[in-house]
Amino acid sequence: MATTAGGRRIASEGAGEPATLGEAAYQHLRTDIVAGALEAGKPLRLEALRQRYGFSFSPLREALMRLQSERLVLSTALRGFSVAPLSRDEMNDATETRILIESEALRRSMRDGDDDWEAAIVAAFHALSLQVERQSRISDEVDAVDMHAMDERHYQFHRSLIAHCGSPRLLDLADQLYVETQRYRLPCLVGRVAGTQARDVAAEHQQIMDATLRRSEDAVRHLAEHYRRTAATIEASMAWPLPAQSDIRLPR
Amino acid sequence: MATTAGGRRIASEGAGEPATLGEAAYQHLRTDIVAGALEAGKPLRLEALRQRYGFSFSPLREALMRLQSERLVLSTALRGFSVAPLSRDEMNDATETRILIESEALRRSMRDGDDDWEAAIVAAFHALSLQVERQSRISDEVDAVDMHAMDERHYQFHRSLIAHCGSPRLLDLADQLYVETQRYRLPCLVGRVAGTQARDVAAEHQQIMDATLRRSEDAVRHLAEHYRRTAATIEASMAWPLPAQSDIRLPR
DNA sequence: AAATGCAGTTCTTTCGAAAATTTAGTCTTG
DNA sequence: CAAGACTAAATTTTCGAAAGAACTGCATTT
Repeated sequence: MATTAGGRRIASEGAGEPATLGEAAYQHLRTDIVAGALEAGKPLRLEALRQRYGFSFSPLREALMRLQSERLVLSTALRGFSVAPLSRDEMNDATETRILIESEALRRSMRDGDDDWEAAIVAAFHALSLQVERQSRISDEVDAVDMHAMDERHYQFHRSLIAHCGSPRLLDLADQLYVETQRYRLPCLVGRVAGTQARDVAAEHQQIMDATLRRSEDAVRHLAEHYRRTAATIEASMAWPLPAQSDIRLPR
Repeated sequence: MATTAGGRRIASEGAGEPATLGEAAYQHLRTDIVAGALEAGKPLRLEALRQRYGFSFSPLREALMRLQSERLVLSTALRGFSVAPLSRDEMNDATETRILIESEALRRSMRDGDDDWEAAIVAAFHALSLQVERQSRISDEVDAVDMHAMDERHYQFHRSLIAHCGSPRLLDLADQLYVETQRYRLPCLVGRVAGTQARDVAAEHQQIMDATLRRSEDAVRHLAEHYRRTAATIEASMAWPLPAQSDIRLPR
C-alpha cells in the first residue's frame, strides 16, 4: 500500500491511498454520510457496517470516533453510533460559525497575502468557472460524479481565499465546517437542472474574488452574504425531517 | 474540570464514572497531557501506556484518536502517536482563536442573556473569589490539588460568561480551546508562590464581569486583553523547548 | 390496564493474539 | 567510507471471539 503523507484530515486529503484501514473506513463513511447514502439520524450498527464495507470492528470504530468529533456522527456510551441528524438549527449554527471563522481568516489573508496567494485564487476561480461551463455543456442533469468534481473546485476556490491566514486552527475549522455544511448543500444539487438557479452563484464568486484582490472589507461582507444566501435557499427547498419524538432517548 | 470539555460527546458523561474504558482512558490521558505528566513531544507507545494505565490497546487507541482531533496528540499513519509539542506559535494561535470564538459568544450572550445567566455569572465569580482567598490563606505554595480546584472555578467563570450564546458549536470550540491553552497555563501555576503575580487577575475578572453585566462592548475588549496578557506572561516565563531537528520526520 | 420483573436476543465494548509495517543493526559492496 | 541490502526486533494495526450491557417480548403483579 502506498503511504500517504499523514496530513491533517482536510477535505481534499482523500487523493492518495489511505495508509490504514481505519483511514479508509473514515473516508468511506464520511463520503457516504455527506452524500446522504447513510441516512441522517439512522443508527450505525457495526455488524451492518462490517457487511457493507468489509472493514472489521476496530477500523470502523476508529472511523466513527473521528467522525463523532467532526459532528457527523453521534454516539452514546453503550448504545453505539448514529448518523448525526440534519436540522435547521444545526445548519444555521454551522453557517454562522463558518462565517465567523472564514471572515477572520479572510481578513488575515487579505492583510498578509502575497502574489502567490492572489495567483492561486485567480487560478481556482478559473478552474471553477471552467467546471461550471463544462457541466452545463455536457448534460442538463447534475449527476453524482459531476457533483463531486464541482464540489472539489468549489472547495478549492473558497479555500484559496483564506489560505494565507497563517492560522492552522482557522483553516482546520473552516475545513470541518465545509464538510458539515456539505451535508446540506449536496442533496440540493443532485438532480437539479443545470442553470436553473435563480441566484447567479458565479457572479457572487466573482464579486467575492474581486473584492478580495482589492483587499476590501467588502469581501468579507460578500462572503457572508454568499453563505447566508445558500443557507436560506437550502432552508426553503429542503424537506426537513421533523424531529421525531421516538428518536429522543433520555440518558438513563 | 468536572465536566469533560467536549460536552457534546456523551450524554451521560460528566463527573460520574466513565461508562466505558475508552472514556476512562481518554480522561486519564487528557489529564496527564494537560498537566504535563506526559511530556510534550514524546512518543506515546501503546505498550508503555498499557503498563502505565492498565487499559488494553482498543480503549487506548480510541482515546488517542479523540485526543488527536483535539490537537493534544499527533499521529502518523503507521508510526503511532505522540504528545503534541508546545510552541509559542501554537499557543498564540490557540489564544487568538479563543479570543475570536469567545468574543462572538460573549456578544451573543450579552445580547440574549437573561436573569439566570447574569445570576450564574455572579455566582461563578464569587466562587472563584472564595477559592482564591481560601488558597492564599491556607498555604503559600500552590500544589496540584489546589491548582485543579482553582482551575475548575476559573473554567466555570469564563464559561458562565458565554453560556447563553445559543451556539453549541461556539461553546464546544471554547471548551476545546480552554483545554488546549490549559497546557500552557498550568505549568506556570504550579510552585508559584500565591499572591506573587504582578498582574491583578482578580481585578481583571471583575472588570470583565462588570462590563458584561452592563452589556457593554468593553467586556469583549477586556476579555481579549485578559487572554493576551496571560499569553504574554506565559510566553515570557516559560522555558520553551526549541524545536528539535531530530524530531522532524519527513513523510517519505 | 400500568407497572414490574425476568429470560433471550441483539449489540457494543473489550481483550489478546496474529498480521503488517516500521525501525535499528549488521553486513556487504562499489 | 557512504550507500544499499538484508535480518531481527519493536511497534502499530487488524482480526475474531469473548465479555458485558442494553433492548425486546412476555409473563406476573398491583
